[in-house]
Amino acid sequence: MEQKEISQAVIRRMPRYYRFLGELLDEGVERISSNDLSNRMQVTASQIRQDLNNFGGFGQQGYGYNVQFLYDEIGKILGLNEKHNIIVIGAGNLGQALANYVKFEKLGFVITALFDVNPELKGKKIRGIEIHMLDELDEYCKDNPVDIAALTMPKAEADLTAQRLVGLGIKAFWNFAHVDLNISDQDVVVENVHLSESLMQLSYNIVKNKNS
Amino acid sequence: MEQKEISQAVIRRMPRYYRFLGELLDEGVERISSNDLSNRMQVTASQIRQDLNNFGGFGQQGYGYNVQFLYDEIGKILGLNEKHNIIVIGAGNLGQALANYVKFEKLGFVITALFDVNPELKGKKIRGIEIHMLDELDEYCKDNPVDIAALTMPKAEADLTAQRLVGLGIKAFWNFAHVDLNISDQDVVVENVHLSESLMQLSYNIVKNKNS
DNA sequence: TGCAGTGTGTGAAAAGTTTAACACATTGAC
DNA sequence: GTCAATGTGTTAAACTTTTCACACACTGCA
Repeated sequence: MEQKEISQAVIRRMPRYYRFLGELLDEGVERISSNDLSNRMQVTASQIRQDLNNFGGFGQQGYGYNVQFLYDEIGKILGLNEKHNIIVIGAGNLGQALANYVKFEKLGFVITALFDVNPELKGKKIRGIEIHMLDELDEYCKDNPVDIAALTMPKAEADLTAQRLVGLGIKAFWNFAHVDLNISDQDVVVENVHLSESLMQLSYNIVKNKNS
Repeated sequence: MEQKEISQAVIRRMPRYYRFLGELLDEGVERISSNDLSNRMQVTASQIRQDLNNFGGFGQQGYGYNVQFLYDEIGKILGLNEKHNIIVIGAGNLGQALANYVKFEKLGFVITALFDVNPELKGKKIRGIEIHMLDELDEYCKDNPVDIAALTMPKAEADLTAQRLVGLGIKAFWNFAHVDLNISDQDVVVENVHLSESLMQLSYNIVKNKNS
């Protein structure tokens, strides 16, 4: 089914193209050349053309790229034409913050339920999204479609819970816990958001910046 | 002052080494070879040795690496031997979630204040950390040391506020707003955490995984 | 319709990153 | 003290990613 493997380096840049094209649309810009876009985005025009060509020729010589068309195509590439149901495991501050973030819905990501072990949270609702107890997880997953599990619980439980979710048929994980999930051998995709690691990187660059 | 530029690819991996070495310490392991570590971390032993050698020879032939020593050295490299004061601009869900996250303090990152424009939040405290009004920002920065500003406000205001913070002498930004900050020309470091882009990457990999 | 100008797609060069290979310093068993 | 085993630091090769350069398709004005 797959043509040729596209590197994650390219994929990491696609959402940014999507964002800039969205802004261009808002500004009413109808067409743009790789060169003009490269000035806005502070990357080389060459890279833009090379990246886009991984997916096919979206532009036209002598014209450039049609903003709306390219925006839609990148949306499709990123799977934003489909709705994704997300459940959040761990209804602490971060979990609730994710549930409150309306922006995700515009991209097709809908948070449908939160889960926690804390009985005080039982039945509470965040922006209309109910917090369930963790022991209701199996039943919920059988009765409702779930595309992504966001893991915002303490790291001690993250790995075991992920195993359990794999057993329930969930194939995509958005992992905020500060551990590596040992499920990569399975037919599963994982995207890590490690905030402490991000902070440490910043910290390194602060020290470097000072000494240079 | 600087010896030779170390690539960000290497820096991105250092926090992960730090995490695994911390776990080894907890387990009471005193020494480890690049080979054993590579098995744990699922990277090549060669990469580990190459990465560490960017900063000097921390190991010993025939012995391996002393876990405590290496842990401390990487900590220093990442600047974790110094305390970093963080202010959070935007006391919404995400800002409050950051303020509640105790783990950062163990790494030397201390959130000292939150700022918002919403008058209802004025004077409220999160885990003892006060929420100030945004117009008190200038005064606060003059009276208190601030190393890092975390931007968790809506993207419309993020760029202007960042400019303002640069004017107040802040040189490091942890940016959660979904925009590029136009301050990179200045003597400033920025670390972006773009949650929607992370989700889109996951979404791409979901679609790819399905079709393969 | 013709023709200068624009700007993509692409093949090849340059730069950067990862993996392999190995000389030899150090360990630890006898 | 000797010597096989271990395992780093390092040089070189393989691979990946980015940038360059340009043929030529298409635009749009005259």
